[in-house]
Amino acid sequence: MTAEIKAVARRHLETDGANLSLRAVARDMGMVSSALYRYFASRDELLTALILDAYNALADAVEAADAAVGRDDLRGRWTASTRAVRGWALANPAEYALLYGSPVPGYAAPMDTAAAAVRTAVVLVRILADGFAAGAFAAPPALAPPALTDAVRADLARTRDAIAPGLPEELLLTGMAAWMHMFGTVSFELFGQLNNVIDARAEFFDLQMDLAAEQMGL
Amino acid sequence: MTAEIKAVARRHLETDGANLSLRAVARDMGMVSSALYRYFASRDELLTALILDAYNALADAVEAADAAVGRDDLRGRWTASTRAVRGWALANPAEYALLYGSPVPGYAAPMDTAAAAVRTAVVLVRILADGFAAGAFAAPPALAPPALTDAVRADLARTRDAIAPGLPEELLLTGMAAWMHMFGTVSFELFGQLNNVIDARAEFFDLQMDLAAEQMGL
DNA sequence: TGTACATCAGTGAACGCGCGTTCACTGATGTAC
DNA sequence: TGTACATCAGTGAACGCGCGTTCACTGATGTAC
Repeated sequence: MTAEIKAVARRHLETDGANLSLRAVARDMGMVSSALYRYFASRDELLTALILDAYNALADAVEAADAAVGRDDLRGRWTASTRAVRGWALANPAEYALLYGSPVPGYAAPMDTAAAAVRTAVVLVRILADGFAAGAFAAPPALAPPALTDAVRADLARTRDAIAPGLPEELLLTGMAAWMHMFGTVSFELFGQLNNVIDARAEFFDLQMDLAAEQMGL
Repeated sequence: MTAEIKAVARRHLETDGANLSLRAVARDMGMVSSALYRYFASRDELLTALILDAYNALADAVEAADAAVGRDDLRGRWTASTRAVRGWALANPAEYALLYGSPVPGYAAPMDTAAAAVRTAVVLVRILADGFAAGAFAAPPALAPPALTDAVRADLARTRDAIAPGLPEELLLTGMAAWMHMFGTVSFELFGQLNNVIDARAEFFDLQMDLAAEQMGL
């Protein structure tokens, strides 16, 4: 039942964006709006559930794409993972916007979404960690990473210790560069910044992700 | 008068995001809501004016930052320009979200915003073009750019011919990589993706932009 | 200098619609004896 | 097997609020003669 409500709500996200209306959802289900309160305590709680589901759906897609490639093929894993992110985003633009677009006014994301959000990032970090463990980065990377400041090093070390013990901070910095480059590219495409600029979207994305991979030394 | 309305509307954007309310704006101005129709034909028209202003304000900031650096100091110009983007975005988060965040549901951006949007991009392209004209990229760039497909090359050529005749498509591709890397980084910071991950935001941003500059060969 | 008129910024009421949330309730289903 | 009761999904009305837009209007200001 709650699953059906969420499914209908997801459809509404497509057209209404984050101004999701409980009454509209209830109407679509042939119910009276107050009936939804048996399943969700408030509109915000429904939104939170949708966000959590979306993070997990994205992570599922990315993990599956990564798992389908041989462990040693680091570049292949990166390509497959990033394509999975873009593919999921194109298939679920409203949910993508909910996760990576403008914050919803008046809505404060609860802490539990962070855990789901990190799953996707872990896929990339694991690629880097696997490569590092196998000595793939023994040769100096294509780009000399800039000198880290203490504060940034501390930030990165905190993340590193949580999800990829042993990984050098420099590698994490370039990993985040690739990461934000990717989300920047997907957001540009979805949010209309490539309109009238780039038409060959899929090929363009792949080229951008090749550049990102080079930069990481994958 | 329209300037005052827009100023009040901008304040409302901060709290309401894109669900800007004409009535609320009128209330804040001590007017009745219908009075606004003397100045704007509709809510959408007001939104469009705000978006146009925002694109131009951002472009003003970035152009000024770029102009304050010696023409030959390509890296310095890039650093200054990107810092200007981040600075403006932090100072005007709601307007930034309007431009580079999720599309406003039910609102279709008219064509005239594109011209204002391109001004900021031109600053970067000009840096690349100046460097290219001065032979700064005579040496092979740090990264070998991936082989372009015909479709992407055509897309890039179209843009190149419009704003930077003579620039090789490969350079434009890496330029766009840096561009999207930058907006990805700013959006991550503003939209909450760096919360509990990176605290040293300014330093982190500079490091990311250094990486982006390396990748372009600046 | 004084009157007649036009302009136009802003008013106030109304239309028709939306929303989230609460609350007492109906009525079917399942459980216990 | 049959009755009494509890559970609980869903109802319907209401509260109090919001919104964009239209329209006939008031009343001050400026202009022309």
